[in-house]
Amino acid sequence: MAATLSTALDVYFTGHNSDPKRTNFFTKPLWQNPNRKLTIYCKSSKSPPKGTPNLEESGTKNPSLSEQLRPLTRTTISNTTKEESPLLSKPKSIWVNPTKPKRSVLALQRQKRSSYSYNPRVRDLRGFAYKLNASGISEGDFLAALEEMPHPPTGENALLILNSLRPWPKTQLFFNWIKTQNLFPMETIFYNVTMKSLRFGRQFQLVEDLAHEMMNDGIEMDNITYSTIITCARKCNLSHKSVEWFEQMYKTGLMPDEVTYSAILDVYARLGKVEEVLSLYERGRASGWKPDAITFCVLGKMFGEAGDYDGIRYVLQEMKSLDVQPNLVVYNTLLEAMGKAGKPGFARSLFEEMIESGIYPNEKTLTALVKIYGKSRWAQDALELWERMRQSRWPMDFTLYNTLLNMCADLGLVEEAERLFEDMKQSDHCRPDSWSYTAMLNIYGSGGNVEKAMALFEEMPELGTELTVMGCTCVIQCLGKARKFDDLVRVFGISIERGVKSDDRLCGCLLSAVSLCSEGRDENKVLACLQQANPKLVGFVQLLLEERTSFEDVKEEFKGLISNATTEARRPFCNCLIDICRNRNLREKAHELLYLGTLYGLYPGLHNKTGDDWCLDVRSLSVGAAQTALEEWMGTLSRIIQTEETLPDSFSAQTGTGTHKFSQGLANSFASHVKKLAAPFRQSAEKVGCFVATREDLVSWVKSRVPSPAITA
DNA sequence: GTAGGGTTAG
Repeated sequence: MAATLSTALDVYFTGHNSDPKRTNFFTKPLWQNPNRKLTIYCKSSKSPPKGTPNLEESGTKNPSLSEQLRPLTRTTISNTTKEESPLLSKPKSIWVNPTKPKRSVLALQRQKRSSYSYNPRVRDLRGFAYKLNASGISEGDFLAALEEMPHPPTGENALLILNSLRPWPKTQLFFNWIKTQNLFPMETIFYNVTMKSLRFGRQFQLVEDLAHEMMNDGIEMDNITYSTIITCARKCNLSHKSVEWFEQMYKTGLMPDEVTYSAILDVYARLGKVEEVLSLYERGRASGWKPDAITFCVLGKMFGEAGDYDGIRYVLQEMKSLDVQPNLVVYNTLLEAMGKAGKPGFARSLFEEMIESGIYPNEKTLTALVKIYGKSRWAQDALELWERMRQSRWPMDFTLYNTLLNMCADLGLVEEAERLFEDMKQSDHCRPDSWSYTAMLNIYGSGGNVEKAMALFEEMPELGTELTVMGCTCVIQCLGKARKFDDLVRVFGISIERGVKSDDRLCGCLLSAVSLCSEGRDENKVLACLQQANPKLVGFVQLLLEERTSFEDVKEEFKGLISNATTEARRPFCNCLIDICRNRNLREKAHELLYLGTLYGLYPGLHNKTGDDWCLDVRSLSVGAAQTALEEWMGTLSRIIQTEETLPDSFSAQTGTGTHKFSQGLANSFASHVKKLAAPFRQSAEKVGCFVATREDLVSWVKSRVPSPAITA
């Protein structure tokens, strides 16, 4: 197969420029580009059925879309940055050169389904299919039962049965049986129905086998066939296959209709290929296509995943200008997207707009909104919404209940969560499940309520609720902070017995517990747990604690350790390791680790310099790491002061405000460390969570204490 | 699940 659409577009959009930023085809639509030369798209004059690939000719007479677009790869398009919002400055999509009509990329008429007259045998046949669906029936019994079909297996009757069979192995058996009976020609619809059933079972290989069979037997593949293949591949995480078959369709001379087209847009959207999606979208629009709500869902979801607020606004604007009314699914998708783009206020207005337009929210709508308010710490809005949900008797399901519990965890609403959890226990349909227990363990764990967390931990197996690794992590963290190391070891052992597979986050919590242990028995017990979960991490701790370990050894091992850890776990690992060193008075090693962490990008934005202010931002650091960073900073500053380089007017250190109810209070420990060093930082009156010092105070402090081992470390 | 496309939980 020729270059795929994605490779062609990759070249096109990146061109000679390696900058992957968004190109500005919105400000200058492709079809207004004078350099544009699209290969004339031509249908094969010969007559294999439309849609059936002719393997010898494919790629020559009917160019794929990527081949049509290939000349564009030579076009230079300037880049714009995201901040310029090219989406919003997009002019109307008007074809300006009528002498060279633009080649269409999709058929404007949706494929018509064949209409069938009412089959009076429908009840009998369905009933027969349901019997075949009964579980436990063997292949032999199944085939034997087919002899007792209540009506003769005409095409119409067979189709009705085929449509009612599930799961896929039965559909497949029946499909193969009708083929061997040879009673009527196998039309496209039989393949389409069978493929759909296979798709439910995520059997892409079987779907593809059927597609090849159609090609070999000269059976027409239509838009329904292709869209089923494309979505099946996508659902099986085989997006390259989706793209291949989409390309294949163009080569056979079959134009995608809007369903197939939006299916492929979804494939690209899920691959995060925003530029390709927008190019296809614009090409479709230029062909006279009026996208429907489903297409806008695809676009909205894509922009949400990218956290692209401008993109979401673009979708809303396009719907408005095309007079497409958003439906419930569109609203749900856009709400979710607004959350991902970090726009709780816009999500709130969109929700109100939806209600005003007369659309009732469903569970998914409310789940999206509750999640947004929780994550944004919008307690008042969250509680008001919750009250409104109760009063309006809006629908609830498991996900919504559990999202409400997670919202309570985010906002520190312990009593509300307990009430809700009790409601769930009393309910008929939404008894607390593994997610609910995990949420409650999170609430008790992060709130330091050891007794209640342990009670739930004990209760779970009695009710047959599965313990998740996250639930286990919450309990371990809670016990570590409470310094109940014997219980911690017991909980770890039980969790592993209960089938919890430890991950990097759990290891991070164990490592954090190690940092809280005093040297000796407790430490050894916790390290023994960690040894089971991640022996390399234990090896590294031991290396650190050995006196004679050189910086080079630490550096080498640290690199291996960090590159094996998941991205989210890397900084916590480094923070805990620094804490462990500081607790053992291995201050130099703590500084080495902070240096290495910075070197490997674990602390981006730690230092921020503007002309009149130098700022140390320790908000993502542990207590020990923050102290180390402060010392390091003071050391650097004293060297700068001694060499009499230019300094700003003020210095500041950000510890954060600790808005979260359960946060550790980094500010307090930072304040006491500043005091210990007698450094001239004061809590800022205007900015909470910010410590400030003037240049004069800092310079005189540095001069008064030089030389000091602490600041030259 | 009515031959094909879109939305909820660390």
